[in-house]
Amino acid sequence: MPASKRDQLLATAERLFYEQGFHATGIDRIVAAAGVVRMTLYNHFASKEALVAAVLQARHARFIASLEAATAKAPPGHATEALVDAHGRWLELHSRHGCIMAKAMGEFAEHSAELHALAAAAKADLLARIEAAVARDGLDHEDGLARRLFVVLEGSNTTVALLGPQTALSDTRGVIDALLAAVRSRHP
Amino acid sequence: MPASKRDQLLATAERLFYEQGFHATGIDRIVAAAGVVRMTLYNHFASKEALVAAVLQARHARFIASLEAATAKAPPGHATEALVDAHGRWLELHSRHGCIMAKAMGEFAEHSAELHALAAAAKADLLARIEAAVARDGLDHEDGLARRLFVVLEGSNTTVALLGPQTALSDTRGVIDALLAAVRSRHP
DNA sequence: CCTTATATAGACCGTTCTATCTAAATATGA
DNA sequence: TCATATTTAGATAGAACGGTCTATATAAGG
Repeated sequence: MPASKRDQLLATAERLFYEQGFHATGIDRIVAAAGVVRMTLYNHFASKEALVAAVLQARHARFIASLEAATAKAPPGHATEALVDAHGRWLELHSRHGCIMAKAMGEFAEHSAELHALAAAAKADLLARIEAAVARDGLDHEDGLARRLFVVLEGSNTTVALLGPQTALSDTRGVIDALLAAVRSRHP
Repeated sequence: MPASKRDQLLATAERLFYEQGFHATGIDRIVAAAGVVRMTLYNHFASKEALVAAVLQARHARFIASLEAATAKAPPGHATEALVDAHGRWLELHSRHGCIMAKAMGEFAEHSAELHALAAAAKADLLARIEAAVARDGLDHEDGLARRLFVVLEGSNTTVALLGPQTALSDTRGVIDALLAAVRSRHP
């Protein structure tokens, strides 16, 4: 079956928002690219802001699902590495031009408290997943390790857009390895 | 002497662009906030795009100057650490809501090749300064160290906006220390 | 003093923006 | 078949957008 108009709109809006920015992408361009008329959009979403919120939520749900799938099947003691690898794969496949949540925070910080909070919550959720993986691996004796991993993954995200996935992910892996090696040498 | 109208415009535009985003900040709001009339802006800048370019260049020049000042007076072998510290001070003082260059890349990627290139060049310049500091400290035998430091500083930038400067800079320092310690243990 | 540059005030242009409305067409399902 | 949603087409609203124009005023420097 063909995708519903609503799904077409979500997918098209996500692509345009991500590539062109939120404020720079008008309703008319979205509906035209989705092959739909403007009233169809307003039939499914109350406003542009509601559409942005739906786009961010859908994308975050997919992102988290791909992380969870990877850590769930990781061998004991390797959840953290599995999460880092899954994060890298996501960047390579779906986030080669920077993080859509970071973009949303930048554009809506003083413009929509709801959207800014939504994007910030997505980032907080990622940090929570890192903390869970670290705890699963029994590494949570190391205070702040999850936050340090978070800093690196955030840097990885923006660096992919600058140096390409090959270089960025390899460098990211180098930093992560140094972090984990330091922890393991302190708690052998 | 009071700041020139041009400088008022640059400072006001930088603040508004940084806080509200580029596309979301209109010419009228800039001139109103700067206490100036619209034609004064167009007398000094050919277009909004030219104004954005001038803002980015001026900000980058200030950023680089503060890094250079710190590394120049660093004791031998400590240029890298001095650069990292100076970077952290910049974030704390002037970049608490994310990186303006990252925002510009996100908003202009498919909208202005010139502005996108300008912001990307600023990022490349930062990487070059890191490479220079690493070389000055005689650490450039470690392949990719500068790029790894770059990844961490990029992550630091976005994390400051999420967790606050105190936590973010402390975590950043933790990652940097692990990286440098690993290098020094391999080349004592 | 007089010239030249800079700034002001404000009208104006065409375009785009988000959002709403109505009326006709098209599916969908009972 | 008939009733109910959904989608389409297109007009319309009011505001904001970037940018230009003219005419007036205000400094600053020779």
